[in-house]
Amino acid sequence: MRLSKLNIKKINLNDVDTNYAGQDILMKLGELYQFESGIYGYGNLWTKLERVVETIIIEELDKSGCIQVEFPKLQPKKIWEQSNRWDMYTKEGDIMFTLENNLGEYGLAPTAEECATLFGANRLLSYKNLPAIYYQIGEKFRKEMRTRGYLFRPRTFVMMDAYSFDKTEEDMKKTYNQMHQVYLNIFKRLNIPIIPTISDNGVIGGKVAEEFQAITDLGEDKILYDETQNIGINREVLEFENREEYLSQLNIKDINHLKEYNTVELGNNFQLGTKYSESMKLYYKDEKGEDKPYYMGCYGIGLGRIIACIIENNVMKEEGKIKGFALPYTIAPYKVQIIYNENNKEEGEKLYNYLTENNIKAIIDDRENLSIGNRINDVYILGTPKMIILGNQFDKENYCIEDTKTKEKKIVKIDNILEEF
RNA sequence: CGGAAAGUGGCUCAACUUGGUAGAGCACUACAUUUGGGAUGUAGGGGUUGCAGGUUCAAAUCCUGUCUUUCCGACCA
Repeated sequence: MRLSKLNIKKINLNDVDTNYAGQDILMKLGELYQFESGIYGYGNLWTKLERVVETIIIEELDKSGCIQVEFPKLQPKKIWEQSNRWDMYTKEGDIMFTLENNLGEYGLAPTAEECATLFGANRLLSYKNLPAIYYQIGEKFRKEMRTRGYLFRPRTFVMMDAYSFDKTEEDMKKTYNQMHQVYLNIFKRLNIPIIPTISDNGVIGGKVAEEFQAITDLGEDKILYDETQNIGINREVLEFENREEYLSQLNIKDINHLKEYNTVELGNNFQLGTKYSESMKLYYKDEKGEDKPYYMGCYGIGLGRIIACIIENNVMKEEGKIKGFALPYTIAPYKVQIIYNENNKEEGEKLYNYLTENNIKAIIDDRENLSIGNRINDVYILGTPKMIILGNQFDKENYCIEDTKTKEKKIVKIDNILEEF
């Protein structure tokens, strides 16, 4: 990518919002744009990062046998009436954006249980078709009463949502546990420290559900973490009357030695049981040819929150002042930024072409009339994990690759440069 | 939805208390010098102060209404 084409704005780091520095830098660059409270446009960096995150999620889901599909964002009122959720989402809860025209009434997808159940039941006619898991990645719309923290709680956001279909409650639990493991794999690859947290009602009857809480200073929740079992407890649970019962079922005896973390919820899984199958009257045929309801589960991951979390968790400061951020190498959409001075322009272009031809995603700073120092500092603004500077110290032979975060430098010859990426 | 704060060039803010033709830094444009960790000089462009109404000879400033944004809380598949 050519920096001359990106047209980022010059920014003053002293003006940056210290609470959400990473996202505010992107706002000031013009790489994030707020249309109104909770509604954003995404620039190249965010979009490319989203593709990276998406790819990791898709790979892990596909590996475990999930099937990628896509449901409409514009959902007819009648399917929400079929599950008796229209009033719940438009009146009692007021969660769904709705629109009405001469064709009828619609809701903008806040989630997709209705779509998934209809879609699944249309083809999962027999017990022989089960289990099955469908997932999609796309924009969701919710009338959040209060937006917060830029892309941490907006009104439109990108989410992965998966829906599983099983024959029995036992099978549903197996699928649920399988997805638990898939989620752990995903967050591991994303380099995000995650705490699986059983929801308050998860253990004591009711809906079984768990949250995947990422450790971050900006978190909305406070989680006590039991490392030996790898489970978390939401602080708010401790206020409840049945806390002892809850803790004993989680096999936690002493909460005093558990470490507390600020976290933000990135994923949320639920055992739905037969709720949607029954309410929408959609069934499969069992071995005896009788109608049986599907045991379903649903699983969500917020991509926007993941990206916000990655960016904010990697903000860099120097002497208390915000310097920018540096993305982890494995998830950075652009791996290296090439900087040159006038004398080395040709060498810079050659290097850029060489890396690009070998499928290494690079940024070349081909803007005019900027000092080397300016260009180096812009590496921090864009979060590129490595940089190669072709300045006065460049001898046309030894390329110095610098790690943006650690500032470690490594000298390599052009013949060996591909091995560094 | 309850509570609080803020709206003034692209950004961050000043002027408001005590009404008198809107100012700074950064950014932007041009030229020159600079070019290894956010340079310098000179010249220049850009705002009728969120919107509407009222008071007044005169409103960014006082009054009323309204819209928007942010923060705290409640809510949160």
